[in-house]
Amino acid sequence: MARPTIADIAERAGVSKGAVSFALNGRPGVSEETRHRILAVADEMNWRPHRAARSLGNSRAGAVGLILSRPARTLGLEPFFGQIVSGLQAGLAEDGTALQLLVVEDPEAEMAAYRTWTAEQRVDGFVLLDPLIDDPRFAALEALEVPVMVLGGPLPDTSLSFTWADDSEAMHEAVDYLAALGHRHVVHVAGMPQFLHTKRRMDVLTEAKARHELAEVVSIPTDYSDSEGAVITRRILSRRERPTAIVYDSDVMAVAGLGVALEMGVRVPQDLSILSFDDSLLARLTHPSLTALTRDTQAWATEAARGLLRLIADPTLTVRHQSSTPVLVPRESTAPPAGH
Amino acid sequence: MARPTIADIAERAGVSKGAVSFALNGRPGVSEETRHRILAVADEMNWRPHRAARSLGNSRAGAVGLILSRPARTLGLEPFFGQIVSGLQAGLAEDGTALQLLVVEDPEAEMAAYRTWTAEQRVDGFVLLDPLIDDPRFAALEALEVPVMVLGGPLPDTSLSFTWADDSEAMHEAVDYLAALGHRHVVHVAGMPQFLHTKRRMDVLTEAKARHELAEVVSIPTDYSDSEGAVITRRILSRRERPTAIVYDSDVMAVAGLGVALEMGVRVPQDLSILSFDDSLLARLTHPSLTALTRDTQAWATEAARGLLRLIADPTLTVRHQSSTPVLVPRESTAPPAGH
DNA sequence: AGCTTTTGATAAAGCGGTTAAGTTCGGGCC
DNA sequence: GGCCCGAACTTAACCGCTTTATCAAAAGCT
Repeated sequence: MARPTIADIAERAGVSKGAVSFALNGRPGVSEETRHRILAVADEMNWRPHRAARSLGNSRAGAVGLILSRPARTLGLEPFFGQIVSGLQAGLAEDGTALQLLVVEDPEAEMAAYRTWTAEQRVDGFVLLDPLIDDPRFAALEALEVPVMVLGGPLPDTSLSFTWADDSEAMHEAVDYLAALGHRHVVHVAGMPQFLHTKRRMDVLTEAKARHELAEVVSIPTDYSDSEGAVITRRILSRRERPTAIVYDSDVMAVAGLGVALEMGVRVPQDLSILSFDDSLLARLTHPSLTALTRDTQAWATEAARGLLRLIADPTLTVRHQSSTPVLVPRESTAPPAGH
Repeated sequence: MARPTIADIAERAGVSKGAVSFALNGRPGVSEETRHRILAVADEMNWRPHRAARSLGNSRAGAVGLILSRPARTLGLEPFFGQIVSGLQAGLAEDGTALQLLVVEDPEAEMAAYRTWTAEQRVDGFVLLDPLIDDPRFAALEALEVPVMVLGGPLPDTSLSFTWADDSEAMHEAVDYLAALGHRHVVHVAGMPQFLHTKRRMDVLTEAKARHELAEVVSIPTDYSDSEGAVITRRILSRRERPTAIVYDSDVMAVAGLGVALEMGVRVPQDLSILSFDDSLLARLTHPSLTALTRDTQAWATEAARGLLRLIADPTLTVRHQSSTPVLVPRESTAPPAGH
């Protein structure tokens, strides 16, 4: 037989479709005995619910969407995405919910996709990455009245749910560490300034300057690419007054920066300390290996996925979850500055 | 109004539901004039088809599945996955088809997922990665009679479709290049031996030995991890007779190997040439940068996605597509051996 | 004019489930 | 014994869209 349906089961078990549905979904309305009989028949016929049919009935798509507007190429470059995706996936799988992925070229297409997927009931909710300052997506998604979980935050001015890690705290940790080593000239090669977490990190740095009586503290925004990381590093190291430490907002940039330092004969960590705000295999494979702020990105995403599922089950909820703060892992790329 | 349905449109346009369906799907049965009127109304009401309802009717899920059985962590490590995913996604998007992703822990779970998703009509087809020698998945998927596109091949003993790149040819290119530089002792740090492409590469090496009168040629299988790459490299470089060149099956291993070489004071490329069979940002960021066999993984995946869509449209088809052969990109990690 | 086609549209039957609204029936209670 | 109630099922409507069968009217043909 081609796919058995509940009608087939009903016939074989000598009951009605309704009874079968009750039995299969574990709801009252059938005796334990009948339930067992039905389940046995269903199992024997190797029955599986038809997703579309089920969705039509209870208006649950059984999937959530992740829409990224980044040049597609960067997906392969940033280890971050892979971890997020597999983490989300792990959380959703607990519920049998699927993850639908879409990569688009620009923010307009991203917004359009939110609208389309919602209208088509293709997904039950969305995961949002990289919240921006005054993010236009928030209002749009609130208007769509669809469950959304933002990875990042905290987001004071929105009703959307989010799970966040304390970037400020992590940045403090990084700066405190460098200051304790004796560094007074620190440059921060930041990410894109419109990102909420970038801004947060930059703010901490400014504040830290006063606190630690640092001589120099600059944040330089970039597009996160390895090439900009390299260019900026070259520029920084070409100045008369070199900083003694550089903090990079991503490990890709940190590795690129390390390359530039080597190329220019700047010894790491003797002449220059390098600290990456992102940890991944990359940071461990280089020589010297990179001191980094590490966190369990995957677990974070899994937590977010669970939150989203709760949200879908009860849309009146607002989930605000703080995950663990990134932790500094000292490796070979940091040391006291020369002459300290 | 909540979601408009075709019934709403029908009412507003003063026609029947059937007419609306015909008009919206561009099929005969309505006059051009009525069609336009209906389309205008649909547009005005901002109508979108309900995916589940449509799927129920025509039994198309509008999604394809990608199921990976790898420890979830590696997803974040291997740039390969990100590129595959975004490439597939790009190809599928042309058709409005979604990509559903599942990461499972073991091959059994993978097989189970194929069965479940097929039974649930959750997807219209699958993309398969990393074909194995005597891959048990092939028979299972053939039995399920579901469209499948394998990324890799060629696969002589199956009716499944595939798109492949000529790994043998690429390996030839690599070995020829090293031989031309004067290398006679070459070690191949391979991937998992059960992978079809690993075997193919190993075979080429054996054959090349005779052709180029190489003194030594060994393939050492690994699990693709950076740690095994490092361990194996350390072992190789500790031997009395060191090879003058190592070919790594992945850039992650190559970078790890490079690290070991540096740590042991083996200069690259003066004392040791390193060649990676995989190219990515990683290979370019290291110092020295890695000579690698490069290919457009993303385009490959996009091509595969298109093939799968054709296959779904016409299941009698078998698509066998060869994509471009990886090309050798010389960088800083290869040179003639010392004393040549 | 009388007949067959073609065209443009409708009504209704699914697709495979869920679920609100009955229907039976056995048992407890007065 | 009559009445009421809850448990166990059944019926049938419904979710939103597709598709087939049907039909009336217009068009084409001899």
